[in-house]
Amino acid sequence: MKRPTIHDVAAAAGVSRGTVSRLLNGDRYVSPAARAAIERAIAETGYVVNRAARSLVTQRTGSVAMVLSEPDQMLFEDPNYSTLIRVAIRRLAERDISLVMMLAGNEGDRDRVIRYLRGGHADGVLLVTTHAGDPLADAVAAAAPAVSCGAVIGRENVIPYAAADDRLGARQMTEYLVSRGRKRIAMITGPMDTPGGIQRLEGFADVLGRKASRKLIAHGDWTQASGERSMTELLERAPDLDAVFVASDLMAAGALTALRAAGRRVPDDVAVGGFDDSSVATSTLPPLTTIRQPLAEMAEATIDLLLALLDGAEKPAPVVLPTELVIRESA
Amino acid sequence: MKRPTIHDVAAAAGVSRGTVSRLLNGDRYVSPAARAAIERAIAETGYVVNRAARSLVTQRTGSVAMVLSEPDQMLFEDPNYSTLIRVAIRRLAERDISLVMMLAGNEGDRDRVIRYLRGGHADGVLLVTTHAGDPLADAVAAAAPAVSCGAVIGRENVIPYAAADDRLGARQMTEYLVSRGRKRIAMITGPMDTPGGIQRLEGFADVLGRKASRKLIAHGDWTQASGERSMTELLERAPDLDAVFVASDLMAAGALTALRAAGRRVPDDVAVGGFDDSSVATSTLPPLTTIRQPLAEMAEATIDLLLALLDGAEKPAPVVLPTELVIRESA
DNA sequence: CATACTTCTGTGAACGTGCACAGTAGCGCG
DNA sequence: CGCGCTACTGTGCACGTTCACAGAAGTATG
Repeated sequence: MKRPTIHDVAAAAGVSRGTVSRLLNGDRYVSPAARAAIERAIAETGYVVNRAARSLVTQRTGSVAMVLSEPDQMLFEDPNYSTLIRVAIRRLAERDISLVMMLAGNEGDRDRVIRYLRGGHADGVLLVTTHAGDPLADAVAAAAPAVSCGAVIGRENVIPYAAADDRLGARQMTEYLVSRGRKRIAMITGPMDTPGGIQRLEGFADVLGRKASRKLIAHGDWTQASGERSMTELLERAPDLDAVFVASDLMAAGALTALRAAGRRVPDDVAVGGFDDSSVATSTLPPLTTIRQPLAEMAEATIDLLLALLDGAEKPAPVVLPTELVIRESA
Repeated sequence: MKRPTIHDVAAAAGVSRGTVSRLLNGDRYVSPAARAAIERAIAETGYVVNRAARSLVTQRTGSVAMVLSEPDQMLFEDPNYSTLIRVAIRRLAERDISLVMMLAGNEGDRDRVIRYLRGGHADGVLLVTTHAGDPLADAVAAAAPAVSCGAVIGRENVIPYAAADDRLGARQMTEYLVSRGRKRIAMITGPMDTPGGIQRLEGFADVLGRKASRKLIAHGDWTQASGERSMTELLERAPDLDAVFVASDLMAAGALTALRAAGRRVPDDVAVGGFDDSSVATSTLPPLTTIRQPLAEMAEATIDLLLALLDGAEKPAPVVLPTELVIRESA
């Protein structure tokens, strides 16, 4: 009933441990005869390598930690993360690397994560954080090879990342609104300590220049409620606005509610542009014209960076991927 | 630069490995003096136990695998899973157990998972599957202690689970619709090979009895599109229906679209009841009256079951938790 | 034929723990 | 004083693997 070891396989195949080990690790120098015998023995015994024993000698664990540094709540709601998790599991599994999940929402969690990494329990880290000045970033980067999906503000040169071109996306949407003849275009941004918050506003300003007055800009926090609140605020400040670019679909859904409450028709009176092309974009009324982020490609690119790092790459360059305008009915 | 070992700590504290090991594992019989010296030595050296070495001798890994057995796509969309993942990480971390994620969508993945478990690489399994007759269930249960969040159809006695009382929830909603004076109540179910598909229909039939005719029942697949399609179909079959109970909020959102297209007002002409109380429930127009599942409690209960199993419990009893009616505007 | 080189194989030593066991010191008790 | 008991400590071994090394067998080269 005991689990078979490499000894058992060696015995069954009539060779020594060393030879079996060489086959397992893809070394050259295993004769065809030995190879066949070992493979049969493995199949017969149902042998599976003991990773603990292997780790002990190789000093590698064959696992990567995904560190989620966010206030618990809003995490995961974002389809962004779902895609990343899925892609990460799949791609890493191909290399026989397992993904272990860690939360780093509070002080205690952070310590645990750092200890875990310092203890060498993971070969690399997939950092998921959006907030600027996250105290975790430096500690993590010091403890293990780390990458991030989305830039870590202020640590762009420390932690390689793959991200969507937020600024480009914001320009695409703003240009589209302008091209549809809108004259008074407002914006609801994300939190200004996140890349999406900062860069989407930059793109907006790129296009509108002087016309992007303070009066036409409100700041949300990615939640639907904040979108509604910000929209109401904007309508008070600038009742004559005829379009609004909202930095996320979820906030845009909130904005739609506020516009409806104010009796404005969308898109007739006010055109609404979202961002993300998340699932809410199709369930709002009217469906949102928005900016699609290449989530899957971003996730793939992030994993590529991580694998490169594990293979010994020094400083892989960040990857920035283009966004795409998706036209529906809200603008 | 080498990572400190238990030897280094022992040397620094002036005791032997054994004593340090005892302290680490919470054994009795460590003198206060030794305890203090060791704790200081650990802090000074920054020692972290080597889990690989520990695993090798204890035959335990200190990790649990979350096995996701679903066609990739729809997975994670469900906030259900988000909550489960979050709770699992947090609760397991308290016991210093790490969560490793595995996908088992296709044949190859399944094999990998089974091999992984057979190899003893995880102490337990958190199985996430909804489809009846999942070939994975038995293999997993045979390879490691396993629990499931939501019943595994046909394996209720093999794999302990925690779930919401779907049947109760369906009764609550149906009774509510009846109490509001609705006479011709239709239903859009989930796939009939999932617990939610089966039991929510049962609850519906519990209340309506004979009135739950085949003509008033359509089957969806949890997607928004299927909700829309099913609603259109029902309107053709029974144009006089005045209420519809939809087995998930997402499908209900689709149903709303179909009703709008058909010119029916909600809730005036047709009352709509959803299920899940997911995030879409508040972003539809009108917001959905729905059934809240106690997601967090379900997740907690699932982890409790798993921990009990890890502690040697034989056959913990399934846990079924009550649902709650949430009244908004659609009914 | 000696030598060098290539291909392949077996062996001992380490990796860092936990655990069983043996052993020590102190103390109360008859 | 001898004995047993409690509280504590140190030591050798095993866990299953990889890796460096030594060496064997076969083949080409001088």
